[in-house]
Amino acid sequence: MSQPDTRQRLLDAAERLFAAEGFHNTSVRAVTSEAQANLAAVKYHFGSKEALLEAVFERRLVPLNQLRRERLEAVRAAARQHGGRPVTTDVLRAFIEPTLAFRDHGPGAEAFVRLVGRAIAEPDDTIRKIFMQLVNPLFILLYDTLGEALPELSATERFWRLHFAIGSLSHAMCLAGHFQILPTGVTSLPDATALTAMMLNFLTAGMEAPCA
Amino acid sequence: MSQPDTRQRLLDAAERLFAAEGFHNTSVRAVTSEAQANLAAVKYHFGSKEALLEAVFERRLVPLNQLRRERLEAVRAAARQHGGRPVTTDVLRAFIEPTLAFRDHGPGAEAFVRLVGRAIAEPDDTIRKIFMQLVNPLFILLYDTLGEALPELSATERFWRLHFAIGSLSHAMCLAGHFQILPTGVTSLPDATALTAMMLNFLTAGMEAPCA
DNA sequence: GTCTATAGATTGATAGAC
DNA sequence: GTCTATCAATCTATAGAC
Repeated sequence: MSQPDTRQRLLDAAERLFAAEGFHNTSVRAVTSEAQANLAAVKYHFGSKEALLEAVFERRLVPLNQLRRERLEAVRAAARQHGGRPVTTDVLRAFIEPTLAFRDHGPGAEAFVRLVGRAIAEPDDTIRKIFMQLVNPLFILLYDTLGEALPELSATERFWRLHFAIGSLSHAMCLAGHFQILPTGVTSLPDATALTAMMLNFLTAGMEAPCA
Repeated sequence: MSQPDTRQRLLDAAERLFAAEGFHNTSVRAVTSEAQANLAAVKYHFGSKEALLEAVFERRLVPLNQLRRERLEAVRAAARQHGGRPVTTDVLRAFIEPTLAFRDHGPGAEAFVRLVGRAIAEPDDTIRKIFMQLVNPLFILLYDTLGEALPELSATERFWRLHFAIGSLSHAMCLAGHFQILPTGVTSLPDATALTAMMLNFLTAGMEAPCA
């Protein structure tokens, strides 16, 4: 029974399990078992458990990063064309909207969003390097574009405000659809559009706050 | 050589290693080795590896939580006394200032701050339960107090804005003194006071932003 | 309280048949 | 490409001497 796409099934299973249980807490056996593949399949298709993680990140992060890059560049280009600065909220939206909307890209994408949210806080250096190498260029582009939108902000302020924003985003990504208790009055979980709107509202005000 | 405080040394070593490498990526052997204690010491003093983690959290979180609770209650009491509402930035400061200042409470405290920042994004349910059970009551108090400061905010908005703020805080806690590259112009890492000021500035503006 | 020794299970990796 | 079988290392937990 030559399965057409063992590789895909391994990626799907790894994505789900790494997000739900953590990388070090997930065994290769658990992944191959969930993927209904043989234990040796990970070695054959990827080479090692770490290389599997890298492939999990790459599969979704490469297209997502390209989209975010295009949108950031579009905001820059539009600003240059009318001879002004980019608007802060447009810069943030260019980055955040595709990120949060990503969980609607198929069933595994939601797990991936959570996986990424957690990778940012990952203690293990090896794992964080695999991840950071994929997202760092985009963070730098975002940092630079924010500098064009907010030139009066010092580099230090801009740097930390960007990290505050990344923290909010990654925390929301971890939480997505993953709640234990909601306080009374909080009726339902917002969809990606509503969450994006709330977040942009919040972060734009923080970014544009006057310095102390 | 009857060491006076093997228990303390185990807590210190575990705190450092769990923060630096992650819980599942740290073996009991690594902890006892760093603490210069015997492998069986963890079993004797704590019972299990998980119970050790719980003790690591408790040792610092119980006094820190008491401090944060007192400060939040003081802000509430002061507002009631002059018959007005609490001021948003005071509420946030009551929670954030002791949290960020905590890394100056001795040498291991910095590792602990990072450990807590990461526990919030922890995938493993068992670990997160150990942690959440210690901090959830405080989150609820913060949520309620923010409601007194910002009564015009819907429960849903307040809930998510609080999570945005917690995300910023936990991300900054992970990063504390832990940087790979700084962009040009960002000269030095801020101390706890300066970081607190920047964060309060950012989060207060976000919290008080008008709704869309 | 500290130690040695080890049980008992699980891990990632891989050789080699098919 | 898929499978079985297994290696070598590691893990947590624990019994029992001192």
